[in-house]
Amino acid sequence: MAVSKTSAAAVPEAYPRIWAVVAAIPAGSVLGYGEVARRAGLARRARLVSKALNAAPAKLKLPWHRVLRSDGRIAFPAGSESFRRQARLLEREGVSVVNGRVRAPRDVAVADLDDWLWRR
DNA sequence: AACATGACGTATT
DNA sequence: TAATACGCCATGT
Repeated sequence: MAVSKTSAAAVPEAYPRIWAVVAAIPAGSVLGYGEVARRAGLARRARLVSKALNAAPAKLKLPWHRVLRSDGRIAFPAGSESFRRQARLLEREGVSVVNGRVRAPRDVAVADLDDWLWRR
C-alpha cells in the first residue's frame, strides 16, 4: 500500500493526550491551558492545548469549558458567543464567573488546590 | 527565511 | 488588579 510518509498525521500525536487530560478534569474544577499541557507531558505548549480543543471531535463531549487562562479568565473575547457559553456551563457546575473571571469556589478538593492558585 | 497570528504564560511596573 | 512587554510554540503566508 502506498502510504505517503511525507505528510504528518492529520491529528497531531499530542492531541489524544491533551483530550485525555481535559476529560479528566472533574466537574466544578478548572485548569489552566498551561497546566493541561504540563499534565499531558507538553510543557510550554499551552497554545497547542487551545488548538487541540478546537479540533476535538464533538463526539468526545469534552468539558472544554473547564479550561481557562492562567489568571482564571475565560480565553474567548468578552461577550462573544463562546465566552457566554463557557461562563454558562461553568455556572451550571457551581463555578462562579464574574466579569469573565472565575472566582474562588466555596470548597475545593485538596487535590485540586494547586489548580485554584491563581496568584492573588 | 521573515512575518503574522493565536481558546497562552510570566515578569515587571 | 490592570496594563504592557516579551517569551514560547505551531501554523500559515
